[in-house]
Amino acid sequence: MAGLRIPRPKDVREARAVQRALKARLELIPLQKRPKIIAAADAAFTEDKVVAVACLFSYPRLEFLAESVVIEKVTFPYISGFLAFREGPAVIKAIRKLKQRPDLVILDGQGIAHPEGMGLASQVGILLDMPTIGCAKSRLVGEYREPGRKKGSRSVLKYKKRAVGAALRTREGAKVLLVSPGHKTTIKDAVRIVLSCARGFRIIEPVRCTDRKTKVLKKALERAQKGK
DNA sequence: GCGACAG
DNA sequence: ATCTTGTCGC
Repeated sequence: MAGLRIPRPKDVREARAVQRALKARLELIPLQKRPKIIAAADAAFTEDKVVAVACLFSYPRLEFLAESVVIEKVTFPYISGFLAFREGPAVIKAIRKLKQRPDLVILDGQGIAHPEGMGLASQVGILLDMPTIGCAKSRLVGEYREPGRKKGSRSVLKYKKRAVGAALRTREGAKVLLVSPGHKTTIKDAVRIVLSCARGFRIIEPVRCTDRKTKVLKKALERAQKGK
């Protein structure tokens, strides 16, 4: 109940079949317990490798607690709608490697706001059987009306007449963030959690911190290979 | 055929 | 995501 095998489709056709099969396991239910420990996971890329980092934070204080790193060869190209097959594997391994299992994981990408309702956050959540939330910097699918300029303003993100997430202002005057439930969470959970993680920047603290680490490691890796 | 298109 | 210098605004 904490680990399905990581799918490794060889092409888009197989990947789409995986997305459709995983949909049967998707659960959009309210977060069961109030999170005490949350995690954020992200990845950076070099010519042929992916550097994934997962970080643990106390919640709601957001004190950094621990991190885990996974570096491996990339096995899938970036194709819009199939991001989970490019960075998902390494990100999942990094989360599994954490010394403690978080109550919730935030990912840099979409949850159900996806053509097949199976974005990065949803896929990672199902494969790990953990509550997840998608926190993307731009839209993949759906329509929304621009929210007010103030922090906390939001509007519903609709796709095919269905509410799949929200366009949320995490900083006054800044571009919105597109949040959507991944697995075992709801749109309300996603908005509440993401907004509570906003600390003066558009990108929420857990994701910002993890993204920085990912880039530092990537540069170190490139320097190491070059001087070799 | 044209435009859209997470990271 | 990655490449890549300076520059506009608070």
